[in-house]
Amino acid sequence: MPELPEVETTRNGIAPHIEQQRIEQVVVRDTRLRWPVPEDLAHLAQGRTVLAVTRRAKYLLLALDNGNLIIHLGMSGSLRITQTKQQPEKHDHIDIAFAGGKCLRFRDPRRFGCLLWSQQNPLMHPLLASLGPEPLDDCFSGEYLHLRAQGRSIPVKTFIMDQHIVVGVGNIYANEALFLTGLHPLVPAKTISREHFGQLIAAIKSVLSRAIAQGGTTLRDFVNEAGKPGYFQQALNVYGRSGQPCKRCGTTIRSLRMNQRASFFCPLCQNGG
DNA sequence: AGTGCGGCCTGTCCGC
DNA sequence: TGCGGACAGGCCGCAC
Repeated sequence: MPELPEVETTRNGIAPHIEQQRIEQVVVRDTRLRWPVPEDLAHLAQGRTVLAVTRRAKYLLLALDNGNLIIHLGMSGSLRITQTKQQPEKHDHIDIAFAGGKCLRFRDPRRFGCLLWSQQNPLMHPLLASLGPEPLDDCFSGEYLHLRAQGRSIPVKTFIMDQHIVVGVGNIYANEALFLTGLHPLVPAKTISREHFGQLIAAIKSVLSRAIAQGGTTLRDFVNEAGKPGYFQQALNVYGRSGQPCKRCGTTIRSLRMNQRASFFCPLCQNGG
């Protein structure tokens, strides 16, 4: 399930293959993603050149010389660099074929992802315009989180997964960051001190950076541009480890459900706020 | 305005 | 061996 490290891994992988390359053909086999793929996508993109591949939150942004593609990988999406002549497989919904035979191939079995066109600055697109700061930016600080948490009674885990507060922190890394900080996931956001938020910020930056360095986390779906999995799952302390001993103190890791999502924590290491 | 939840999807796993 | 149901969850959009 692609979170920020997996999207960044994908960006790092595809950029050198497609930047400054000319799009020869676009093939859309299934338009039924989270939002319909634009009907005129081929007309818009064919013959154009990819100028740059950037990332904002979990969105990949392909700047063409006449507009922008906005891509979200959803839950099960992946982008791979293949040869155009290579036979597409089930769930390979979109091909962007380049001069020279390389192809950017979008696969998404569950179709929670999207591919949209933005004529103007994609950062102004309604989906992106009101997003919170990037977690690895310097402006994302304990002071900022503390300010935003004033009057918020929601659990801290829900708080840091809110894309309007900070982007890119999904379920896996929220669980891991809270473990590293010693915060129970249900602690109300407004009760956490600025100092404790400072530690939480450091944990978020640390876990995201290390996950990027490891090529992301692969639980079932995620593969990089070459079809290879990430390795950070080996470093997970709590996610998916319900019933297993805490790597720090040996206490049995427990889980609970909040907002229809699994939360994992060590009852001893994460004893409150 | 803040909060919580339904819905979108398919593959995998589990119990019968 | 087949089948139904639970589960996985990012995130919009809606209801309260």
